[in-house]
Amino acid sequence: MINEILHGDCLKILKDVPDNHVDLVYLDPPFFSQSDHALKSRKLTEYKFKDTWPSLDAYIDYLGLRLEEIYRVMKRDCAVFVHCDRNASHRIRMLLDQIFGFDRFVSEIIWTYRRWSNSKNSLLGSHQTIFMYSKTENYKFNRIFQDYSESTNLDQILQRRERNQHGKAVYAKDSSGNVVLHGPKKGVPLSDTWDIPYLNPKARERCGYPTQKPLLLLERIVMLASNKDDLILDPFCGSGTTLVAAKLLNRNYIGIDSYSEAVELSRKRIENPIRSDSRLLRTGRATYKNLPREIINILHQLPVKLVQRNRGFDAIHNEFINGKPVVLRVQRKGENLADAAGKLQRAGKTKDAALMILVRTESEGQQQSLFDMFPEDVQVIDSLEVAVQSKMESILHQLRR
Amino acid sequence: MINEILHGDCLKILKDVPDNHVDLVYLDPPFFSQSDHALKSRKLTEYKFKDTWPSLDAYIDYLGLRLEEIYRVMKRDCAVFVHCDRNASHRIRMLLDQIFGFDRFVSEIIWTYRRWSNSKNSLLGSHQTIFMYSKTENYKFNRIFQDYSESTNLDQILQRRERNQHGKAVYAKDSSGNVVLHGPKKGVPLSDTWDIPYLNPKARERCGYPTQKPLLLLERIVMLASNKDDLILDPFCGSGTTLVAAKLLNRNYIGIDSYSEAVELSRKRIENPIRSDSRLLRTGRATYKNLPREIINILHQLPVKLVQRNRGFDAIHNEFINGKPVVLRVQRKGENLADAAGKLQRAGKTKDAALMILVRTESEGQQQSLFDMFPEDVQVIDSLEVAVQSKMESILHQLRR
DNA sequence: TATAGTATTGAATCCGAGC
DNA sequence: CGCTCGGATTCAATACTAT
Repeated sequence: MINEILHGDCLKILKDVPDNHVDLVYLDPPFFSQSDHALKSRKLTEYKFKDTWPSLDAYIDYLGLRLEEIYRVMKRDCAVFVHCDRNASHRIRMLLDQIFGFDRFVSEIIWTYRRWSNSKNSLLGSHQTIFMYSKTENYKFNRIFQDYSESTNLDQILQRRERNQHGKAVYAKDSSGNVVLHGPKKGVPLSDTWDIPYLNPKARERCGYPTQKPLLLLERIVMLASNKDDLILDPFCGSGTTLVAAKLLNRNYIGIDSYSEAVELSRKRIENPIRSDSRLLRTGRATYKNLPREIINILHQLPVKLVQRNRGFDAIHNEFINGKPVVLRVQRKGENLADAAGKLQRAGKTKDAALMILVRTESEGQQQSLFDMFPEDVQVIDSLEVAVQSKMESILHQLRR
Repeated sequence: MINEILHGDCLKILKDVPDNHVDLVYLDPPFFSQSDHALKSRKLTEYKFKDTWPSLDAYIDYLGLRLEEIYRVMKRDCAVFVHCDRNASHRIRMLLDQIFGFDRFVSEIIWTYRRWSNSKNSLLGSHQTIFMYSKTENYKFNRIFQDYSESTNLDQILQRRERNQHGKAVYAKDSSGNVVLHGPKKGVPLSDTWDIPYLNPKARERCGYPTQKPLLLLERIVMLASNKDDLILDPFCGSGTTLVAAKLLNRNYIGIDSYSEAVELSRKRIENPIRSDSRLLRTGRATYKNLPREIINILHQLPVKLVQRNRGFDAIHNEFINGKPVVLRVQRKGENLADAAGKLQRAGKTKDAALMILVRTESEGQQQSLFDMFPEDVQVIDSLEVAVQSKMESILHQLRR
């Protein structure tokens, strides 16, 4: 039994799998959300599954039986990743403590993401939990490194450290007093909180299955705890993301699901795996911040919301005038004031702005006449720096006389 | 019993607190780390506490007894925040389910941070969990908003949506085909994962207590679930961060700790609370924007050196005029402009300043006449915010006519 | 081809109607 | 008064389109 996707209850199907057989298990069972899930879309097939239970205990019993079977088929160096959310994570971890042992707990992974909503009486839930347990003390684990934090002083990291005669850690110096460098650095070990974007409604990766997980999440798990040609089991495979990750990373897989539509879908996806090429994933969140630091600093003075994705204006004031927005733009370094005003005005018009404010950051001397050419709804305000500069110049001017 | 820090086991001390008495509880009990904590430092006092237990069950029993007492003293609209880490979070939540009820669960808050380490065979643990439970269905909750994601099309968010004849959501247009806007936006509701920097070893906020929590974390909790003059209880107060947060935000507090050193330390911190002004905290995700905008932020706009210890002016410009300094002062909140000018002038005279600049931060309407009374070497410049405000007002004025 | 700007969509949540 | 159900609202992040 290898590279197959099977239809049925995993409890039953796993009985046919021998002991100590698989190298990695990931499971994403129903979360005890006490509601049924369906994705309404205009696609031909509509996928759904039930997640309603007589009681929490019934749910835990259901899951416990299957986890025992999973434990049995795991090899000695196999790890399991159990995906859950806040509804029942504590109960699931109790189960894992029972079946695997308290000391076989390895990590509690937090998957965080941003999403839409309008919660009122509580915080906006935006994480899910993945428990990693191992069958024995020795389990497969490939170290993955991530980038240093932006606030890290990288050139210090590159210096080797040693202890001086008082046992204090100091930067190593060679005989001539120069700092000694380490070799190249790999980055920092992967954290247990993973900020991975939620699969958004427009993603091409989306296949119509309600609780589909991002491929990147599964790829990370597969890389972390398995090697090439290993056998990966997903007993609640749903849309088959785990299997796609396994295939793309040259692992073998067994997928099981009790919904025949899910099995069909997984088989289709395995044939033609789509990896979404999202800009957010490719370049990271930071590249969306296209406003230069100085401009952000100026705008942070004001009660405004920054707008990163519009070329014409940089911010919208928190207060509206008669239901119409007040938009602002900060003059760029080297940018002509009239150009800036023109861009601002064009963009502001499309939003029907009540007022457009251009913050002048460069003193241009005699160019006051240009102001006459400005559309009257664009108002120019000097930045503090320009205002101070002009005061200083006028004092100098007086002194020269 | 109010605004006190008491020494002893909270189980015993809480017996003296009446039923339904406190408005908010935060507790940060030992985490069941099975090790003793001390912070080795060159400070005079070395703080330590034990976190070793005969068994997990013994730990849970210990905590359970105290949580029951806490439940009793909570008002009906009170919420509790229980801080724990991966060692025992699931068992603690089981306790909370028992004592408060499964349905009184409100949020699982994940505090993430970055830290140093070289984890070998697992992910680098970099989060802790805070469970929020309420005593009844109706509990205090103040909505806090955070910035939109960088990848959001903010100017699109401002547009109103409606359904067309096919039931499809589309952007609303008025009769002339222009988009219709919503009112101003506040941002998105605060997420349940909080990225708050760990108190780094060099932070001035650090007081030597091993598991000290960042003030920002506690301030957020206090703001979220209590109001002015409320009574906040921390039965494991440790270094007293909760109490400091309570005091800074004008709440009352009761702190309890079974280590007399901790009680002493808390009392000292309450007398002289230090808020760390780390750059990361200041420029980090903008929940801070609601706080009064600091004078430092304004001055950071300018090529000046800050002067921390002079009553009359706040900064000296990097450029001098004819060998004489240019000094600056920013008007304080609620400070009369003429007073500010007077102080600035007196201080500026002693330095033989070439120019004194007063940055006005409050629009005072008709008080322009006062300018005449100013010494002529004091020049008033409007802060950006004041300038923008006055433009907006003049537009409103025109509209009213 | 690259990018700025517009069109779309879905799951969580709240809220009000109906019973 | 408690329940369910449907509708409205929310925003993150894509696809698409025009330049």
